[in-house]
This record gives sequence, structure tokens and C-alpha cells, in this order.
Amino acid sequence: MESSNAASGGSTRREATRQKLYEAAVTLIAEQGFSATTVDEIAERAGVAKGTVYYNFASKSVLFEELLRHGVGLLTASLREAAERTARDGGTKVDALDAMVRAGLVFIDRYPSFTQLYVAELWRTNRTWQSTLMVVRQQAVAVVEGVLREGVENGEFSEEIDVALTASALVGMVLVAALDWKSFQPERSLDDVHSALSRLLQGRVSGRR
Amino acid sequence: MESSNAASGGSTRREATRQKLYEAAVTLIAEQGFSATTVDEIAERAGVAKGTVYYNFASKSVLFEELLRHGVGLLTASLREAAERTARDGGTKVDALDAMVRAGLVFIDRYPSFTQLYVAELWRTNRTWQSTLMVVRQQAVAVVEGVLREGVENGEFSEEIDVALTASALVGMVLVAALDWKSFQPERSLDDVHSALSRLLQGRVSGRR
DNA sequence: TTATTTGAACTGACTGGTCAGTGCAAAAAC
DNA sequence: GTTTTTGCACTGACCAGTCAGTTCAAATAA
Repeated sequence: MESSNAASGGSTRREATRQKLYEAAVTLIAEQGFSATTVDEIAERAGVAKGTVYYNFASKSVLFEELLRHGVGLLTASLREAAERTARDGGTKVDALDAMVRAGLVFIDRYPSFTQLYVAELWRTNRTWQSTLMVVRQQAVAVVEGVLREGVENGEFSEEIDVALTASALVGMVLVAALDWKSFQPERSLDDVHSALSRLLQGRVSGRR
Repeated sequence: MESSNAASGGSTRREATRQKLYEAAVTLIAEQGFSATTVDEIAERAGVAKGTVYYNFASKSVLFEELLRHGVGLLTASLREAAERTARDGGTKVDALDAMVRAGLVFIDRYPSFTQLYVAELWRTNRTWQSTLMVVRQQAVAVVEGVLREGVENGEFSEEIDVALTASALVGMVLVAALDWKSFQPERSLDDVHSALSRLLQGRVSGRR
């Protein structure tokens, strides 16, 4: 168990099957919800036998939990990368936030189903994967909070801002705007959406032109 | 049929039962999701027999749909009232937005389960109540869009803002901040949360004190 | 007041179907 | 020769929706 053959980073046959199962599960669960999605459906869409699902995952819940971990991991890495890149290029903290907004949009553009499913589960209670969700959420939000905190320290942001709440609000702004974009105006370009959010972020809303 | 005894406006026995069922369903579905919640559970929590659920609602889905309509109706009325009150008092459009942010917070404070359930369903596709959801969503968002549009017309907001997208972003800001508040820092006061969001809304984030 | 009737509201055992998870022998991939 | 996948039959729990029968409250009759 825990064989971890090939240090190359995940290209065993098993890994490929798991990936197919993730992809099948993510769209189905985003559309229908976890409980309404059957294991038979997931297997069928992945082009795999039902037994294979259980050979690769202990249960339906476990499959879902690992899917959550996997997806949020990608997002967190992407946010972190955006923040670090901006810092390296000598940008301000506002620039960093803006870069993270873009990174968020790119992520949602690429994985809309995952985002949808994540939002649907995030504030639920009494579910088995609740603790997993809590952990990964915190990892992602912490990146935003970190930038805000550094901005307060270097005087770029007011000392009176509430870091945790402001981070939530910023995440919400991007999340909802992006989900609405994808759901109701999918033809718009990412740049377009990004510039609208940038304007809001930088308070260039009030006042004439 | 359609007896409608007492023109007093809704205090029949039937209405009371429906109300109990709404209350039971909203918390259970918020916690577990629609599919994972059984009709037996709803009936039990409402203190009513299963048959009564089906006497009052055609199906589990219909119960849920009417619950959605009911809840979003309350929110929309509250937002509209906030906007109109501000206008009557001679406030600016920013004041109106601020009042609506507060109205949103008050709503979420009072009906956290409903909000949670609404968010979980909003961006799903392929569900029977999708069209219902679309309609009520638009009613609520339209109130925010209206204020933004009026603000652009009277020169208070830049002509370059994207009304639909900005409205989504504002809704998201309040929604996510409030849900995080309720989930992770429920001891904080509404005023506290409101003032943090006001600061963000008015762009008083950048710059020293 | 008290008895009877009426129809709406409610009850809960039951049905027919669904689905997560199992077991396993044989095939395929590596 | 070891790991992984397949195919498929099977089980036991669970659940949406039904329906024949019961209760309730208000109206009418006595």
C-alpha cells in the first residue's frame, strides 16, 4: 500500500484512471449534487467498470473528498503563484490582489464545474467531508489574507480594515461574478470580466470618468 | 374548492402546516442538500405525518420550489424597501447601496439556512426547479442593477461600469462575507460586519488611515 | 345546549423501485 | 507474475409517493 512507484510525479495507469473518474464525477456532481449522482453514472461517463471505482476509491464519499482536495490544491497553488510573481516584479499589494483576481477568474474559467460544486458544499454542515473542506478553504483564503496583512504592514492599506472579512468579501466578489459570467454571459471574454472587477477593486466606481 | 375562508390573509390551519413544513425543510436541506433530505425527515421535524406533506404539496420538488419562491420574495422586498427608503430620505446612490448591503446582512442573519441552500442550488443546471430559480434570482439582482443604473444616469457612478457584472460582484461580496461570518465568527455583531463591508464598498481600503 | 353531519386535514403502513457497496472469476495491461 | 480492470449478479437498506381509514372543527339540526 501507498506504493508511490515512479518518483516522476503521477503517471501510472492507476493515476490515469483516477483522473478520468475525477473528471466524470466533477461535472455530474456539479449538475446534480452529490447524493443525486450515482456511482454507476460516474463509472459510465468515465468509461470504466463500476468495480474499478471501488478498486481505486474506498467509497463514493472518499472519491468526492479526494476530488475536493485535488481541486482546491490547484486553486491555492495558482493564487500563491500570482501573488509571488507580482511581488518578484516589484508590484504593489493592490497589484497582487489584482493578479489574484485574474488567477481566480482563470481557474473558474477552466474548471467551472469544480467551482460550482465547491460553492454548493462549502457552507453545509453535518456532512462527512466537512472537515476536509474546512482545511482546504482555509489554505486558499489564507493566501488572500496574507497579501492583505502585508499591505497593512507596509502602509498600503488602512490599519482599520478587517483582514478576514475583507478577504471573504473579495473572494465572494470574484466567485459570484465569475459564476454569473459563466452561467449567463459565457460569451464574454475573461479580460472583459477582469477589467470590470479591477475597477471595482480599485474603487474607480464613484465619480465621473 | 378554493374555499378561502377568512379574508384576513392566511391563518388557516393549512397555512400553519405549510409554514411548519417550510421551516423544517429549510434547515434540513441547508444542512444536507435536497437529495439527501428525506420526506420522512421533513415530516418528522415538522411534527406532522408524511401523508400531510403530500396533502399540502404535490411532491418533494414542489415543496422545495415554493420554499425558494417564498424566501427570495422576502429578500427582494427587503432590498427594494431599503433602496426606496434611502431615496425618500434624499440619500445618494452609494447610500442606497449601503442600505441594501445592510438589508442583505439582516436577511442572512435572520435566515442563514435559506441563504445557504439558495447558494448551493443557484448555479446548478439540469434540475427541475432551475427556471423558478432563474426568475427569482433576476428579481433580486434587478433591484441592485436598478440602483447602479440610476447612479450612472445621474453621474454619481462612472459611465464605464458594467452594471450587470458589478451587481453580481456586490451581491457576491455580501453573500460570501455574510456566510463566512455566520459559519466562522457568529459572535460578531451585524454592525461590525456592516462597517467592514461599507469601507470596502466606498473604496476606503487603500491609503493610510 | 347538545347531538349529528360534513368535508377538509391528517395519518402511517405499505409498495415498487433505486442504489451503494460486495464478490469473484477471468481478461488485460504492464 | 503482479497489478489493474472488467462484467455482472446479488444484497440489503432506504425512500418517494399512495391510499384507505381516522380525526378535527365548524355548521346545522334538534
